[in-house]
Amino acid sequence: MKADTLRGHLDALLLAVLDGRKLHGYAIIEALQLRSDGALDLPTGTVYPALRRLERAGWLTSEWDVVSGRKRRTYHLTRSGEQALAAERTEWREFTTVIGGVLGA
Amino acid sequence: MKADTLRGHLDALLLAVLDGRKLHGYAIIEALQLRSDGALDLPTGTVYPALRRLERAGWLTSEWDVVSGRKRRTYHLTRSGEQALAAERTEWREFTTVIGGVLGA
DNA sequence: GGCTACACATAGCCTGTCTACATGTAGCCA
DNA sequence: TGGCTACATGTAGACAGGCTATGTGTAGCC
Repeated sequence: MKADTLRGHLDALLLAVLDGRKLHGYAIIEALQLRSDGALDLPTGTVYPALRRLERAGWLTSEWDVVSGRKRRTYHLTRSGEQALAAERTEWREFTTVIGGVLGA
Repeated sequence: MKADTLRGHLDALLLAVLDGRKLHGYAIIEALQLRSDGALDLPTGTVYPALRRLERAGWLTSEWDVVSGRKRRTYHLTRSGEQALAAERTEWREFTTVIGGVLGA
């Protein structure tokens, strides 16, 4: 998959993977790999800054915890993050309809 | 639709709209509007440079013609452009499967 | 003479993803 | 003990490609 195609959809992916559960950054990357059958292998330099951005936007909150001596920052959706996720899903449907419609049969 | 979502898919759109017919730049913009029910209103500053890029890549060729006093550069797909279009369509299907799969139900 | 539609084109900005690098712990194994 | 791998977070800077703004010019209508 070309690198740039992801653009504008990363936020949706991150919100979706956090829907209904808390995960820390590293686990988010693994969850995305799993859910996509290995197609999505996002570099940490993509994910960590994006999580910070989403937190600044108020869609995520995080707290530090320590598991077997290692520090983790665990993220979960805020109320407005859930709303943002719903909006992203709607946008995704519109987007695929429009582009798919043009690419056509 | 957010601006950035188009990224990485513009080439596919342009190739698709030229599939089986010749069009000049302005008509390409109109055709995309039409096929997308108005959702895609691409600025000329997006389309013209992209067409040049695709031509440099060997996927399009163009010739000038004059219609009622106005000059037009008319584009059509090359053989390798048709192959590129097929590849783009495959990639689109993979892309939507992956992202849609993660965004889930 | 001024307006709108048609038609092409470029310079420079913007922004989000990627590459590369930096830092540190835990646990295994030889 | 030293080296390796997996785990875990983070930043700086490069890069690309779509967008904004701007410029040029014709045709046709009123």
